[in-house]
Amino acid sequence: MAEAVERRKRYREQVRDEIKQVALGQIARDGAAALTLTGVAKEIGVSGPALYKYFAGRDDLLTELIVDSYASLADALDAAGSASAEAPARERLHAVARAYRAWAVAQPHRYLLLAGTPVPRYDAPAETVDRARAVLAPLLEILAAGRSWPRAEPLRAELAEWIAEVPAVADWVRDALGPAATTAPDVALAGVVTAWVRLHGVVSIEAVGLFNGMGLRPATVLALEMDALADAVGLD
Amino acid sequence: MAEAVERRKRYREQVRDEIKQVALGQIARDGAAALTLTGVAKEIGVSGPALYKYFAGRDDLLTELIVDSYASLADALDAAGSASAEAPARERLHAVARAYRAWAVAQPHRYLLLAGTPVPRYDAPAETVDRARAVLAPLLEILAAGRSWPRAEPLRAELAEWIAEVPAVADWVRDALGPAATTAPDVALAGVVTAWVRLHGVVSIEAVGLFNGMGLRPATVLALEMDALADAVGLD
DNA sequence: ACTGTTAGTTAGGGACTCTAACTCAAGTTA
DNA sequence: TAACTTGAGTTAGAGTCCCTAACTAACAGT
Repeated sequence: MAEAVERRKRYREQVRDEIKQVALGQIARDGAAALTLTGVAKEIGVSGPALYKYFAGRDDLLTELIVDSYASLADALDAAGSASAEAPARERLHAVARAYRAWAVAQPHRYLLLAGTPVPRYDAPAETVDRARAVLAPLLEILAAGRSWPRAEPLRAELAEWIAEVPAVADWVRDALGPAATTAPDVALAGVVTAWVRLHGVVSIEAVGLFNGMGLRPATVLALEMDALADAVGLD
Repeated sequence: MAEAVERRKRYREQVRDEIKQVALGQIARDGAAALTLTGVAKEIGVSGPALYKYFAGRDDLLTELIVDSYASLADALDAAGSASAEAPARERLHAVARAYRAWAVAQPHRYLLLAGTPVPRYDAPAETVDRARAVLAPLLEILAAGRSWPRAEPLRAELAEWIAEVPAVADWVRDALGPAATTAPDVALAGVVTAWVRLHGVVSIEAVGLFNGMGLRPATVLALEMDALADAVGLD
């Protein structure tokens, strides 16, 4: 009785996973814009309309792929942050940066799904914004060990205002920093924004292949960028 | 005789321009992956196959759009560099950075055509690599006024090797720096790479819309990043 | 045996892209 | 003036593709 229903559910989940996996493969080959349920069905070896029992449509599938990817990236950074919990802040920053890059380089199309050219005719649901924010939480904790520096003053001021005006952000920062916050939220946030911009700068260039044929290792550039940031905010 | 041929040539060029303009509009709406000659023809109000007299195919059109865009961006940066030729190096760096961002923000789809997710099933011809390099020439001249700094040492070393191994790069650097080169090419190049990575970091995030809903002005972040770089390399 | 649910199929409408072959106008040359 | 050439543009057609609608098969439970 209930066992049969359970088995069905399991099978359903299994098929959904297969669909998502094949879809990712197609995205890697043909780009996210070309994703269609029928196309996935053909590759799976089943007739087109069958998949509409599993996903309402292309947008539905795409949304789930994006949400999954955010979760996966967040996990990777979280793991790096936790594993280095006892290390000096500078080393932790490097660890998280390496994890960010490693995740992106291992599956560039997935990274570009999150941070690349937006898919035309597709409106990401609002929940993805929160997911994106959650990814950066480990950085927030690490950069809370830093201080502000003169050049960052304008950015810090803007972020202070943002925190003051948007309660959701204030909550998020407070949670991520923990109760015994030694650094002001706006200062930590300024560091996070800078780190994120630099991470994305290096990683996205590598992901789209623009470093190809330039005699440099992206990891070198990334390490340099993170060290420069650590110097600026005074991480040990 | 020759006049008629001239008139035809002019008309042809005019039509090609119209095609390119409409194509850019479609790219902005539907993404580069969805670009087709037939689609452009429909919008122009002419029957599909007509356009095949002007472009061999979609890839041909796309290549020309990309080459044009590189040239346009290069012009913009060049102009900013020239206009500030007498200013201190730090101010020149800011000027070029502002020009870079302004160009990209005014037409994000065009920026993403150059530096966004690559178009699937499209192989950019080799010449685009040189075009891309040319864009950064103004930065090279400006950052030649800087020195190396300890954190950049690994990157500098890698670039020195690259310069030594690839004559084309060496030539390019020498040309851009001018004959009276006070700074070593590898040092200047390390600064350029860093500047480029940061420029792209800020600008691409803005172009894909990831800054939306974050209480900060991209220009503030960009200025901070450039100032931090100027500090590191010791620009006045 | 009967009912309800779920997975899957076939059929069909609608749209699109590009190749091939043809028309038409204009200019050139004999 | 008549024939030839060149280039722009059109229509016709083959090949794809996606998704909706309606139907069939299998299965579990009453």
